[in-house]
Amino acid sequence: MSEAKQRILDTAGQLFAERGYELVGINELIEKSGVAKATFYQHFRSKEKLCAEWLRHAATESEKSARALLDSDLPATEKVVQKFNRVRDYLLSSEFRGCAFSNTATVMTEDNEVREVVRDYKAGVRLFWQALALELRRDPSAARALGDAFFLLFSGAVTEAQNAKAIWPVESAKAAALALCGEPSSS
Amino acid sequence: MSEAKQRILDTAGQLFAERGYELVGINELIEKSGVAKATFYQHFRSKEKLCAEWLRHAATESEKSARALLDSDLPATEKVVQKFNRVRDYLLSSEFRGCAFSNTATVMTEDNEVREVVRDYKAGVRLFWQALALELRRDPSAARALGDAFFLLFSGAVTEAQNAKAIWPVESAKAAALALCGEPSSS
Amino acid sequence: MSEAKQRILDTAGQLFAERGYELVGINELIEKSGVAKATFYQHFRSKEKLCAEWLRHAATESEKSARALLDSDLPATEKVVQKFNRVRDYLLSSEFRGCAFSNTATVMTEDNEVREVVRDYKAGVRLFWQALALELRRDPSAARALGDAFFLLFSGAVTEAQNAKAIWPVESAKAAALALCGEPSSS
Amino acid sequence: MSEAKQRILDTAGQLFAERGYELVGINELIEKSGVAKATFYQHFRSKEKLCAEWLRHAATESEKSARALLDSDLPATEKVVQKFNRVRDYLLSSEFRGCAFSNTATVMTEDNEVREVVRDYKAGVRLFWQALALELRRDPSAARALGDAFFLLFSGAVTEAQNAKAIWPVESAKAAALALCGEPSSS
DNA sequence: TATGAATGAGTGTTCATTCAT
DNA sequence: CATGAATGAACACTCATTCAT
Repeated sequence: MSEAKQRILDTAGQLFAERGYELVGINELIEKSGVAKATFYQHFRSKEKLCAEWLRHAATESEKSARALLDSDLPATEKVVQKFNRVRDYLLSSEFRGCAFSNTATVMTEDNEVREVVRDYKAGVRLFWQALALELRRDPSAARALGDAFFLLFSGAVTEAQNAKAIWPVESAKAAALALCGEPSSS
Repeated sequence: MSEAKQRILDTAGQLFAERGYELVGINELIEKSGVAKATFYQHFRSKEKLCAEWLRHAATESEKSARALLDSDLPATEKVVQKFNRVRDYLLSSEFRGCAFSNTATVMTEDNEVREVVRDYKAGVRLFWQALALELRRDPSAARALGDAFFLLFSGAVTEAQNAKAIWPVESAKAAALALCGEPSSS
Repeated sequence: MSEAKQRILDTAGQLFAERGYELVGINELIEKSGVAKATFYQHFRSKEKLCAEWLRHAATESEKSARALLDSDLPATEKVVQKFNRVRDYLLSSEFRGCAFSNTATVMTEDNEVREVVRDYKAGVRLFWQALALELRRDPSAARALGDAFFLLFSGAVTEAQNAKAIWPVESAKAAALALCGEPSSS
Repeated sequence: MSEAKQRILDTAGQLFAERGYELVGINELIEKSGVAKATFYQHFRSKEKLCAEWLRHAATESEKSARALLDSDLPATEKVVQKFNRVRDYLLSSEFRGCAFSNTATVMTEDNEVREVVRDYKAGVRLFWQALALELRRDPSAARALGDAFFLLFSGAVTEAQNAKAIWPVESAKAAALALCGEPSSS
């Protein structure tokens, strides 16, 4: 990868994450990257393709981190706690920008490459939570249900922390998730 | 309210809901409303103000509906079910467009009027769920926790239904919420 | 028609005629017209539509002039002479820019509005020559053939005067056309 | 000539003929030729030079074919017929793309190399028709006039077939040319 | 109250060409 | 002889907003 392309990707990652796909123009992007417009288009066929590439990279990083957490020998409930703590730290350090994947998908018309990336990423996150739930429930069906509850609490926490510009949704979701952990036979 | 202004608000509501704030231009808006450009700006000082007014109106409607559900004499768990069923029907009939409030806030820069409207709306929704939870838990603290769990499951369900273009998140969230209903003494 | 629109049309007519559709950009057009870019697009939905409008106007003018010549009480051969003389004068005064209709159609991809305008215009010119030929031949079939010969000599003259940047093709075509006039019974 | 250069010339010939000089970009050209951009500019100093070279080659080929027809021992009128039939076949098989030389000259600014090539080519075509006319007229002056009539009918036929996307202009021109063949004493 | 005309600043994208290797 | 990376200038077009009437 050429140095210019890397610079573009880095700048795009930062700007898209900060302000969202629509509010970042190509002009600002190339200026902050220090490249000419034509150079940009040599490396990315369109703004949308750049966005897809950025999200694919972010998804890969996120999945690596999730896998590492899953593979660690912490107790399952501790893994739950850590996952929520991580997103709490991210939100606090990013001014509650929310989920880059959901935010980006929202402004995409129709089914395009970006939406596909987002769908795949979200499917991966769901699988993470279900795998984690399997450490807490013997019954596969119960595990799936618990995993989805984790997943949706987590997603809701990020969305509402973004809306409220406050961290309480993450703490509430964590508490709810932990409450669910300890009740294997109640349903 | 003048007839023209009402027509603009109606059109805006429909278009914003369908495609999002950013993807709807003033030109299309006034053309579909059948008013002149200057007429539009006589009634709304900016596109953003129009958007805020639209969301304020939608929030009022939504709160009325929520209050009616709350005031009904259905059992609390049935109210939970109905709330989820309603959002399911909405998502199915809107091609999973998601939450208009969250979606709109996402594309707004900094703290502006629209974000404020969204925050207020979301605070109202949170209160709805907490009021509902109070019907299920004596302890105010437990009720708050349960209400937040409902709220975040609900929010996550809408977000992920939008991302997945599928209804399963709503059904999973409903199931999780119902499971939480029946465990008053577990925490 | 607003003054700005008229100015745009005038400028476009001049520039398109001088250098051709492709070699005239919107930026130059609006600058020379003294209007803002958005003003241009308020009046014309696209560069192509502007071009079509220009050609439609030019076609109307041309047809008026042709009809006047046809309706005059000159002898038919004199009408032929005049038609060729007119195009000679046009070519001499326009640096042999050639036929605006043919030139424009050449750079249009696919079937679009402009091509349609050109086709209609050319059909009108053909009809002019056939009507003129009817004054020289009793037999309708012979008149049609003679009219087409006039039409094609005329078209070829304009094309090759443009290529050669010289007037001889018009004179040669005129001579050939006149030769054809005087031989009603030879075929 | 290097293999790369030949490939570029071949591709350019095809693309320029199909869509015209302006609508073919260097990027597409080098991609379809399978060469790098810099390689292209090693062989051709500019897009315009490439175009000139292409047309020079095409002119040579065309002149060879014309000479062969002229040198054949067919009767002169038959040569006329064949020339028109050939252009008819070309137009039918090329979707009435018209005369590559005229078309290209039209989109060239000022007097440049390409226009010169086109002028030379057209002069050659004129000479062909005049040579052919000499087989039909003893008087050199009458032969020149007849040759020009052929030339202009031919040119007009190609232009108007392109405009009309129909073959009738060629057939009409052929008929007119044949009519002229048989009238040696009329002028 | 209502309007049609006009605007400056911006959008994303493509052009033919050059340079360092 | 060949290349991938880089470029400045231009492309057609759209944005939300304002003004004179």
